[in-house]
Amino acid sequence: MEELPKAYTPHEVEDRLYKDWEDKGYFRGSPDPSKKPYSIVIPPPNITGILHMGHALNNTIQDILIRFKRMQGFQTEWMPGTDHAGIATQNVVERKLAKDKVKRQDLGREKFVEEVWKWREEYGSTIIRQLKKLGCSCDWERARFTMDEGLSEAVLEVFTRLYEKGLIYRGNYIINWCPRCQTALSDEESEHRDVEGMLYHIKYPVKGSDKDDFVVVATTRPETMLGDVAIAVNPKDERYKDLKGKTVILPILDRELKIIFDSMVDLEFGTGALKVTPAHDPVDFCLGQRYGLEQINIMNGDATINSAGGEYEGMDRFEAREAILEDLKARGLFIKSEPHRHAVGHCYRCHTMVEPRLSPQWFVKMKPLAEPAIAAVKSQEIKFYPQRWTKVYLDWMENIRDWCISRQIWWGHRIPVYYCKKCQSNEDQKPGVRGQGSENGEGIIVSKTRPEKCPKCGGTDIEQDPDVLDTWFSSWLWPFSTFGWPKDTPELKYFYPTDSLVTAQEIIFFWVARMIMAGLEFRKAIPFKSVYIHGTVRDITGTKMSKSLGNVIDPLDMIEKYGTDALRFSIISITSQGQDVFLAEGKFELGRNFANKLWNASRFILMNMKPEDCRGDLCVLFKAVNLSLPDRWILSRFYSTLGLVTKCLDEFKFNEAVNAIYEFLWHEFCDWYIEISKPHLKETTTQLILYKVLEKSLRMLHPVMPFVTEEIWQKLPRDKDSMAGSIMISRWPHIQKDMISIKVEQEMGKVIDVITAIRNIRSAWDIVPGAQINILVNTHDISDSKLLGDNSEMIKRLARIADMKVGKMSKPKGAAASVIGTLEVYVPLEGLIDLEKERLRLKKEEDRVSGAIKSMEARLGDNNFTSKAPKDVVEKQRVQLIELTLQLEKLRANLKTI
RNA sequence: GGGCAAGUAGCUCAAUGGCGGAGCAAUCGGUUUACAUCCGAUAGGUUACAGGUUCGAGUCCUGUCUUGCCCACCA
Repeated sequence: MEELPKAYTPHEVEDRLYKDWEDKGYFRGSPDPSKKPYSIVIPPPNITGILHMGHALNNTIQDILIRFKRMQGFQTEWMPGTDHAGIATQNVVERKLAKDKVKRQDLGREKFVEEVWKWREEYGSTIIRQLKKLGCSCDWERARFTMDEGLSEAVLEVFTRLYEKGLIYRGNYIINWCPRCQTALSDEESEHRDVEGMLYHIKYPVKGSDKDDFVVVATTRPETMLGDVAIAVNPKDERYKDLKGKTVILPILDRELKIIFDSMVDLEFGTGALKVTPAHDPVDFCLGQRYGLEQINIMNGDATINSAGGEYEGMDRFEAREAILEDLKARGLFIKSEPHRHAVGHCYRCHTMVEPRLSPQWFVKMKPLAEPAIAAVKSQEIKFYPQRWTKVYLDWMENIRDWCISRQIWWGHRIPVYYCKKCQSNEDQKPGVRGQGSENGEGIIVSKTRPEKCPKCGGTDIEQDPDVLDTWFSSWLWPFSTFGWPKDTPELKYFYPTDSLVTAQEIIFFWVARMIMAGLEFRKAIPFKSVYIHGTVRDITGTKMSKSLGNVIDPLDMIEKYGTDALRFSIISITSQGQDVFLAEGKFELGRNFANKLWNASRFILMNMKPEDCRGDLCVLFKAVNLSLPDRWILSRFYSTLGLVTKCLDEFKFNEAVNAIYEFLWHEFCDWYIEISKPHLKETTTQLILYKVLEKSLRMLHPVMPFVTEEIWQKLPRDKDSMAGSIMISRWPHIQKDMISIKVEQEMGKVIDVITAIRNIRSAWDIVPGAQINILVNTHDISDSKLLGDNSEMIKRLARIADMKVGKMSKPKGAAASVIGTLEVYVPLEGLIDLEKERLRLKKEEDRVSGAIKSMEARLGDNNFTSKAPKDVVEKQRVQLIELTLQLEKLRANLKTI
């Protein structure tokens, strides 16, 4: 047989095998009515993305599922693609232009968008190449991009349908505004972070009273007082009873402010008096609506003060805050400031503090969409794994708020809304700028294509809304838009609904929830059946990995250093279901060592086999030949493991699956079976079993470690024509239940215990592993005699035995002893052992056993236990007690004869 | 303020309510027919704390403490 190199070298094989798989079209999924479909859509990475550990974990899991299902005979489709990532990408390109001192405004919209496309051509597929390095078996020929033609068509279709249904509206509300990106954000895009702020107490003089009569308001954002139109107090508040019918004077601007009495005001907080700024705070906005107050917007898009701010015009919001505080102090209207910790929204893209700001935007009415999406999860039509995310999802869905979908940037799907200027002539209109239009749809034309003229007045002075849609407005359609919707394609029919969605908790609201709503609204069917939420990858101290903290472990570095399979194996192995992953570089050694172990075991088997030895049939062999205990044992262990692994993969318990394979291959197959087989290597039976178990194990491991398994598998002698051209399209091994035997596993367990006991004695008495010793085994029943007699050869080998006697016998003088259940192992070592030490060794064991007996006797003596515990538990205890008592007797006898 | 998760060996994590295990690190000993990316052995524990349920609790319940995360209009 061909000899393998001494160590597995991933780099030589990975790119070669990947290219081969791709060239042969193994990743391709096409509708095939003769097979059941299994599909996954990738969470599309941003085109600005570079592969990080989160991606590595996320995509490894998906690849495991897809490869597993492909081998199980499903027609699989893993739909890949990328997201245009509106704000993120625009920021990247703007930063690039800034290096040449160019602003996007200098280029103009059209040129700038061209620049972004160019950038995308050049860098947008970096992450795709990296996913290939990770071994992902995506159907790359179908790869989609959220801005490509088909998906853009889907966006237009959805926008117009929702508008016609009355679920999209334009409105002037308080939204989260990022002054750096200069765009509106959705509530989800504004991340709350605790900030050490200040609460400032400011006097607002009461009109017409003497100087000492004033109301003290408390605020964290004093600069917004420029937009104050009222102050509000709770009607129950005794402190402010006298204010009825009065007004106060806004300091500095000297505007007269109403006093509102509303129960919305918290008596406990601050001074109990609230300044009302309807254009810059959601609560104030609400009050403003309720009492018909004026809305004064005091800021420009970049958070500088506008003309409404009088002398502060042009100052940045924080500059203005300081200036206003100074002026208040000068006028004696400032009382105090106190530290105040509170949560403040930050832009999820650039982390700038968000400014709540009144602004006309487009919204999606979410309640009607949420209802069926809630029902689908409540009815378990869609299941979350781990289950606890169900509650998180439902809580959010049941309190859902309307979705602000317009963004004041250039990169994205332009909103398919046109304004007829003539129809809008009565409105506040500034061409091309926010502010025109109205909620009742006056002058608004929603159309997939640019209308020639206004359908209402025939006017041709028509302008498209300058805004683009939120990035997630295209990604929420991903599970069906990628398959060709709105066209009714065969792929859509066959692969939709998809099966599993694998993602991180961060995007449950952004993406998962919205996909469910979109799927039900536009396809009248759920987008996927299972949602598997995996943990976040953190560093070893538990902090989230991020570039700015410098604690990232780059998956590509790890691939370079340890190999792709090692990366995949290790990260899966240490990720228990849905829990966060704590990563340190050393963890990848686990996978690398395992790949190497497998490689060497294969190398050993191939070195020792003849090609014709692989031709037999395992089932025939199993029935026809009286196999030895280790043979029957390894087959039983293999099929038990296969059963467990299959079950775990179906239940998204990836680490359990992976650890079961590891345990089996390394500690059972290599450490015991191969070692035991070494004297029998020339025998056909042994060779066939070694070969078959290896070959099937490779298939069982392939979804997790695709490269090393393929590389070895390719080097195996072909046993039948049925062995496909690649392990990745071979069949998942069939579970032979009749080969699983608990009795066999127990018997072998006893043999292993005997060998371990002998090793233990050798180690305790410093007998060098090479030196051979004599062993006497005192057995009391025939089955034990048979068990050890038949297999003495393997014990001989593994325990370095010169001579072994089994039967009824007594202990020779000066022997070390060990008691395993009912049998005793003696190692005659007269003169070599320290008798006092041996006594201590046995005494320790005696203490352990007698302790166990005591507690067991106590339990069995307790009427409560024997009457209330299940019968089988009690019976088990009784049997154990008898065994332990026998063992104790023997231990004591041995102690006496030292 | 509400919710979720976690707290077990030095570290990272396992353990259908039935004698608390593994990997790494440590200690000792090896190189046998693949593998030093190896093999064998050893040691290491008041399961965060306090109660409760139960014949029996790391596991279930209540409370406390610590940590992490998510959500939230106390300005």
